[in-house]
Amino acid sequence: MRPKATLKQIAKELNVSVSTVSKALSNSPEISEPTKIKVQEFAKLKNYKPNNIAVNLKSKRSKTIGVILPNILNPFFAKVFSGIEKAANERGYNVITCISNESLTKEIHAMDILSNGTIDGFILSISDETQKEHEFKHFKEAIADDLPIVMFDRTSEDVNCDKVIVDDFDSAVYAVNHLIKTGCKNIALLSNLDNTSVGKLRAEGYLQALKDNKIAINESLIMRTQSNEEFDEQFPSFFDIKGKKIDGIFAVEEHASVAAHKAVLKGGFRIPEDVQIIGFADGVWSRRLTPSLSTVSQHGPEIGEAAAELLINRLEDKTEDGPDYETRIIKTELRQRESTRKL
Amino acid sequence: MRPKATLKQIAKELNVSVSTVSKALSNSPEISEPTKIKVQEFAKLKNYKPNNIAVNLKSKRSKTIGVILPNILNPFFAKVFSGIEKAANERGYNVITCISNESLTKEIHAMDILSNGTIDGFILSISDETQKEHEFKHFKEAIADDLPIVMFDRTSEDVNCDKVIVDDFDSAVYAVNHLIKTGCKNIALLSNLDNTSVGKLRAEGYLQALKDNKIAINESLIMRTQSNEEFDEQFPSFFDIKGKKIDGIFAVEEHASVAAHKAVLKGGFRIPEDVQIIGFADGVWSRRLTPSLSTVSQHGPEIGEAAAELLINRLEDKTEDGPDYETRIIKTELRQRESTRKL
DNA sequence: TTATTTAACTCACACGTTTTCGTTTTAGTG
DNA sequence: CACTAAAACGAAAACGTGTGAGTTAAATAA
Repeated sequence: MRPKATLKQIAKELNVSVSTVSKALSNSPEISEPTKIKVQEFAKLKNYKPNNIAVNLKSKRSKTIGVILPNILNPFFAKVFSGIEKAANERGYNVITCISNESLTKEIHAMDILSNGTIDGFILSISDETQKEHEFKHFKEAIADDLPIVMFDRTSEDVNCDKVIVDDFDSAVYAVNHLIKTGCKNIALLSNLDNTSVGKLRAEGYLQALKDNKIAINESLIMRTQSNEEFDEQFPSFFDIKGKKIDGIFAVEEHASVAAHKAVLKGGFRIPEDVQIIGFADGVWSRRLTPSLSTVSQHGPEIGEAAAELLINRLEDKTEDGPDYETRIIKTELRQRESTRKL
Repeated sequence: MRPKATLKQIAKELNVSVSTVSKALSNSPEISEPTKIKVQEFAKLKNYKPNNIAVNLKSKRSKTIGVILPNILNPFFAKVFSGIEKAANERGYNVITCISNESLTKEIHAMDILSNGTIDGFILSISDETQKEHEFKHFKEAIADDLPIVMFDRTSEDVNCDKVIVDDFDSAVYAVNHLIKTGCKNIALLSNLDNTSVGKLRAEGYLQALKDNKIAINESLIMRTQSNEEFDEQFPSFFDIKGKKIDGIFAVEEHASVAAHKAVLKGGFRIPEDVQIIGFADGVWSRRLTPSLSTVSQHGPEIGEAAAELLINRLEDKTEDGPDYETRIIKTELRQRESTRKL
C-alpha cells in the first residue's frame, strides 16, 4: 500500500511548511496563486484526503449521527432509516447505526459506546422494554452531556427533546370513522403493540371514533397484546367472526392486519363484503395480498428525513440552544385498496 | 452542560500529571495502588470517558466498519445487516451505513466519503448498476489504500477480496430437482434479477437441474428481467399456465414468487396440486401467504456475521496481510411449506 | 534613505490520547 | 552514610489538522 498522503508529507516534498499546504488547500487568501496551484495539483496527484479523525479532533464534532433502532427487520423502521440516511448524507453527515432489539440494556449500552465523541447526536425510537420500564435516565444524561436527541414514532413525554411523530390518534379516528361510515357495526380492535406509546394512541383513536358515533364499546371486540408472539397465541381464541358478529377490523400494525386477513378468508367470509379491514402498515405486502389491504400509511422516509433535519439544525444552530424543542407531526394517509368499501 | 471530563482536567484537579492519570486509568503497573484508586474513583465520579476520536487519531484505527447496502428495504439486506451489526458490536466495532440505492455513483461517493480514516474497512454488496457497468475501480483503489473489503451475496470475480456467498447454483439445482422428483414436467423459471451475479447463478442452476434429469429446455418457460418493474410489466403476458402447461415454478426472488402465487390462484389453479412453487426468499411473508410458500432460505444474519468476522479478523491480523483471500459459503436451506408436495 | 505597508509564508500551539524516556523519590544494601 | 536499584511519577513527543500570531522580504510612501 502507498503511504497515506498527509499535510506533512506534501509539505516536505514541496519544501514548504505544513501550514502553507493546509492553507493552500483551503484556498486561503494568504497564499499566493502560484503556490496554491502547485500544492493543489500535487495534492490531487497524491490523492490527498484530509484525515477525518484529525479534523474531528480539532473541530470537536464528528459530523456523524447515531441512530438507534428497535428492530431493522420491521419495514417501518427500515423506511425511516432510509430517510435518515438520505437526509443526513445530503447535509454531509454520516450515520452510525445500532439496533437495540427492543432491549433496554442494549439501548443503554449503544448510547454509552457512542457518547465519547463518536457522534454529535442521536436519532432513536424508544425500545419496547424501555417504554415498559419507564427508564429514561440514559436519554436525559445524553442531553445533559450536550448530545441532542431526536425521537421518532415511539417517544416519551418524560424526555424533553425534538420529536417526530405520526398523528396516530387522529389517523386511527379517521380510519375507524371510515369503517363506520361504510356500514360497519361491530368493529374489532387488534393491537399487538399495546405497550408502546403509538399502540396506545391508536387504540384510543379507535375508542374515540366509536364514541363520536355513539357506538357502545364492546370489550369482547378489543384485543390488546404486547408482542407478535403473544398476539399469535391469543388471536385464534379471540377471533370469532360469527359469534361476535365482527364486520370490521382495525389493526394497529401490519402483523395483526395480515393475521386477520388470513383468518377472515379461512373462515369463509368475503373481504370487504362481509368484513372490512384497515391496518397501520408500512410493508410492501399489504398490497400484495388478495384482496389487497387498505392501510394507514405512515410515510416512513419523510419521518426519517424530518428527524435528521431537526437534529442537524440543532447541531448547527450556533445560537446557544434555547430548548425550544419541536414536535413535528407527519400526516398519515389512508390508502384505500380492496379490503374496504368505497364511501 | 457540564464540561466534558478530560485527562488534563482530572490531572489538574488531582495535582498529578496527565500521564499519571492516563496510566492509572489503564491500570499500568508503574502507578502505585493508592494513586490508582484515587484517580480511578475521581474519574468515575466525573463520568470520564476517553475521547474516542483522540484515541482513534493515536491508534490510527477507528474500530468502525463501513457497510454499503444496495437497498435496506429489501428484507434480505436488512437481515444481513442485523447480522453484521451484531457481530461487529460483539467485537467492539461500530457500523457506519450507507445505502447505494443500486447506483454506481452513490456507491463510489459513499466509499469516497468514508475513505479518510473514518472507517477501517468495508462490507458491501455490489450495486445493480455497478455490476451492469463492470466498473470496479473504486473497490480496487480502496483495497490498495489498505481498506479491506468483504463482499457478500453480490460479488465480483474481478475483485480480489474476502467474500461471503450463498451456494446459489447448488441451491437452485436442489430446489428444481425437488420439483422434478415430485412430478413436475414443465417448470417455469422466473427471474427478476438477471443482471446480478446471484440471479444468473440461480438461473444456471435451474438449467443444470433440467439437464441432469434429461429434460429438454423450453425457452418459452423462461422469463428473465432485470428489475421488479420490468418483471411486473412482462409477467402477465408471459404467464400462461394452461397454454404452456406449467406445473412447477422456480423463482429467483421473493417478488417473483409472490406474483406467481397470486397469478396461479387467480387463474383458478390449486397450489400445490396443480402447480408447485419454490422461490428464493427472505421476507417474513412467504409463510403468511395461503397456501404458504416453500422457499430457499439464505440465512441472512449468518451471512452478515460471517462477513463481519472475516473483515475484523483481517483488520486485527497483524501478520502483514498475505492476500490469502477467503470465500465463505453459507449453506441455504429448502424450507418446505405448503406450495410444494412432499417427496 | 528610512519608515511603513503589504504579500507570502512559517511558527507554534491546540485538540485529547498514548507512550517512551527521563527524573525524582523511596527502599534496600553493604 | 553512601550507593544502587527499584518504584512512582512527570515531561515531551506524536497522531494529522487548523489557526492566530509572528516573521521575512518586497513594494510603497514619506
